[in-house]
Parts: sequence; C-alpha cells; structure tokens
Amino acid sequence: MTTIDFDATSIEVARALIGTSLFVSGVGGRIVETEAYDESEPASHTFGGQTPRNAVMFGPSGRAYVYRSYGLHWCLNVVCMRAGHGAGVLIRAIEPTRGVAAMRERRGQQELRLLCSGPGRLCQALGVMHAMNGLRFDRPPFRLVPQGVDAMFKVASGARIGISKSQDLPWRFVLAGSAFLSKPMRAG
DNA sequence: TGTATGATCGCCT
DNA sequence: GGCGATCATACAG
Repeated sequence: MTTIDFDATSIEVARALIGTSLFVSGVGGRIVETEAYDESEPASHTFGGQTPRNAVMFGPSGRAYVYRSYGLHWCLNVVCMRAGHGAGVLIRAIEPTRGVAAMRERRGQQELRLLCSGPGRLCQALGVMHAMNGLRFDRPPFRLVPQGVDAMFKVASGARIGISKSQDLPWRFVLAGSAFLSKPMRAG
C-alpha cells in the first residue's frame, strides 16, 4: 500500500491517483482518468486569483472542490499543494467496482462503461453534490483506498480535454488501456 | 443590471 | 460531427 501526499503538485497527485479507488458512501471504484490544474496556467479556475467559487482550491490540500459545469453537471476535484496555492486534480473517470446497482439507478443507464466515464457522469453515479464542497477525502462520505503494491498497470499522459487554453500541457493522466475512459488517449 | 462563458452530456443527423 | 440544455460565475458598464 502507498499513500498519496496531497501537498505535492497537482501533476504528481494526478499521476498518483490513477489506480487508487474512490468511494462516496461506499459507491465507487478505481480511478482511471485525472487531469491536473494549477494557478500558473489559464485553463485553471484558480488562474487570476482567489474568488468565492474557487476558495476551497486555495485551502488545505486533501479536500474536495466541487463545482457546477455548464449549469447542469457537478465536477469533483482533489485540492493539492500548500494552503494559499490554487491547485487541484479533476477526477474524470472511474472503473465501477462497488455500488453498481445504485449507480445504474442514479444515472438511468445500464451500460457499465458509461456509468462513470466522464467528470459529470461519475459525480451523478457516486452522488457527488455541491454540499460536499470543502469536505476532507480522508473522512466520510469519502474513502480513498490506495492501489496494492502488486498492482500492475501503465499510466499514460496527454493533452487535457474540453478546455480552450493551455491545450499544449500534457496534464491528463489515464490508466493505459482502460475501457472506462471518457475518451481514448491519443495514440503516441 | 446585462452579458459572455464554460474542466459536460446526450441526442440528433 | 453538431447542437441545445441550463445556470453560476465573473466582469464590464
């Protein structure tokens, strides 16, 4: 078992989270896709400084930053680095392992591959809501279970998805070959 | 007070 | 591949 140091940079945490299992009230699975964000680049919500919306991202690490996307969906992030520095990791896809029936009911979706393959989808499947903004990941309803020492998989990286700025940064991380990604990783 | 803009998703062609 | 849904946020005036 390994533990994750959330005081590290968002890039380091984004890579370390691949293979880790995330549960919300016992429902969840293995994280297979993440993206790193940092206040130094304009694609991040924290670029330009602290506001009421992004305040959690400037607080202590290891907390949940939950925001609404496109007026419809929730997105879940893990806050990184020291307090005062706005950095975090967007959880983009999970391989469902526990609570699949609850996920199917919440999503109105039977196909396993489409339950958690996207930041909005996984929040709906796991029941993530804005009330969880600022909560610690080492306390209920959250639970993080590190991968076993014998876990064997490769982590691939590439360009982030759905952003219009800093598209050159290879800050998307995936479990190579996973069938549960929001989009396949570009070959190369 | 008004307006433009999304770290998305699902349905349509 | 295109587009509409739907609204909090940020910023301009």
